[in-house]
Amino acid sequence: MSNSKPLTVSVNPNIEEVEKIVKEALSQHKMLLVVGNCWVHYHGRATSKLKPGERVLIIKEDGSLLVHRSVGYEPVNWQPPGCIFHTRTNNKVLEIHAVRQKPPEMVQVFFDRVHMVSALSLKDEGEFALYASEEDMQKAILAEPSLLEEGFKPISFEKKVEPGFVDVYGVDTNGRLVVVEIKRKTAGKEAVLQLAKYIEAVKTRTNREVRGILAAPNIAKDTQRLLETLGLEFKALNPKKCAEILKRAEIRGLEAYFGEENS
Amino acid sequence: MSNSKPLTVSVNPNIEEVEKIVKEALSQHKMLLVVGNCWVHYHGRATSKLKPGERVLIIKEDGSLLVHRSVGYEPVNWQPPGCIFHTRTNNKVLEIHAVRQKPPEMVQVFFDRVHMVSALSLKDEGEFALYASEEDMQKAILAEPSLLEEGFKPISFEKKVEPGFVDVYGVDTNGRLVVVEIKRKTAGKEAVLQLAKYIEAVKTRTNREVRGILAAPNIAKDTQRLLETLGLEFKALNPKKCAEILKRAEIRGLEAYFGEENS
DNA sequence: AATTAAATTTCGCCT
DNA sequence: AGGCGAAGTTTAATT
Repeated sequence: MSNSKPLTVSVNPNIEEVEKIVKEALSQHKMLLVVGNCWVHYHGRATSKLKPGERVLIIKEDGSLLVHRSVGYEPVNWQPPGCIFHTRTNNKVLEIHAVRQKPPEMVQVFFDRVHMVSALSLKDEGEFALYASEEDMQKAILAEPSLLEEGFKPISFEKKVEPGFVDVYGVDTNGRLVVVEIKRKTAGKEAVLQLAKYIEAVKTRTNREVRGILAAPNIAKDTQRLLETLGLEFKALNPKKCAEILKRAEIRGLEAYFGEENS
Repeated sequence: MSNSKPLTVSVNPNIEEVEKIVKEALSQHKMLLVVGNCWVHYHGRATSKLKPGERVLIIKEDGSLLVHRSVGYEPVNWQPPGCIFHTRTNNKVLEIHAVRQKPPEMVQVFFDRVHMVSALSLKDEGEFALYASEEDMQKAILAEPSLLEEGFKPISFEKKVEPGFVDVYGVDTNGRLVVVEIKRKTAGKEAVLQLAKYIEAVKTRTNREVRGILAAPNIAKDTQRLLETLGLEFKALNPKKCAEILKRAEIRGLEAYFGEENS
């Protein structure tokens, strides 16, 4: 469905106009910005009162609410996603109530003067990637194999093995084959099973002993058990450290060996 | 100091216009709202990339920066207060760089389309108070009597005494009767006089020595003198700490003792 | 300035 | 759904 205008703005509206825009935005789950003079009450896990002043109110499509002052990283008052909203005008004061069930808590915002109100339909499918990507972690190991373990020598990466591609493939200090599976986040059992699958494939293919190492920032407790049961190993690999290594490596001209990076 | 317009708004501005407004707002340390299509890079304690999409950028007077998506309590990218900003337009793309020194980190926001930009001068002196209610403070003392003093044993609360109700009533480590008056905010002389009134009532009723303790976050200087003159005592009691105590106590099932019926 | 502890923490993942 | 641990945590208090 095609959204209407991506943005409506009203400057110095009267309270009735604000109420209309707010109600419409909430009913359509649009994002909402309100700038004006307000006071705020909160009751729930704690209790707070914020006396009148000019702030920015943000209500998001997922039912979260933020009241931001002119300073500070954190909102002075807020409500996490999943709120139910009620609005009404009482004695020329616009009240916006945001109620959450679990835990039971409520934020009440009162506006007696609004400088600007805006309803937004933001199109945002852009991916957010934190730290280094999995690809970057792979590159980091190739650039600095000791990240995995002392004496490790990578042979290839993204090597095709029957069911798919092995992240990194190499030999350890004793000459044994090593298959490495990399995860950017906490490794779950699917990562372990994937690694085991590759191990089996390489074993049957080479008829040699093969070590399997799961490299990730951390691993779940029960996943750890599964890993040990299958005779595999875990190596903690900090994506942040990988990013640093990679940056240094790039400076030293690693690009010449492993190709360009898109920007 | 310039107390110019509290708010300037431009809808669907071209990039040059945005750059002008942004630069002026930053130089005057005004708050800034930018709604538009952007992508974001972060380098510092970690590294991140946010691919293009429509978001809300907020830059505050203290040099903090927030990039908010249409969902989620937390900003997808941010920079804490104290940043230094640089802006420029490059190939029809507006770049806003926010740099912090300790720790060294940088956020780069790139806009290729802006729906709305607004510079704000928010007047906000309103006090923010986070606290427990007087009733909660009372419950906290009952749950954790050592909050008042070591060895204190509460006997009852909201006990009816001639002129009204005593907040908390108990005995100290020496077996002396103690009457407690609780105030949520700075105690004034009316609190002291109220306490003295109850003390007299209990004294005449029991014909015993009675201590009076005024529990509040703090007490005014001259009220302190009055208190001492009347032979009463003051105990600093932080409402926030009470709220914490109470929350822990509730978790441990205190409600079974004090929640429904009196004991 | 550095360290510690709290937060209406939020958020994600696992049981 | 509840519990545990991490976070680019931030923020306030303390040494």
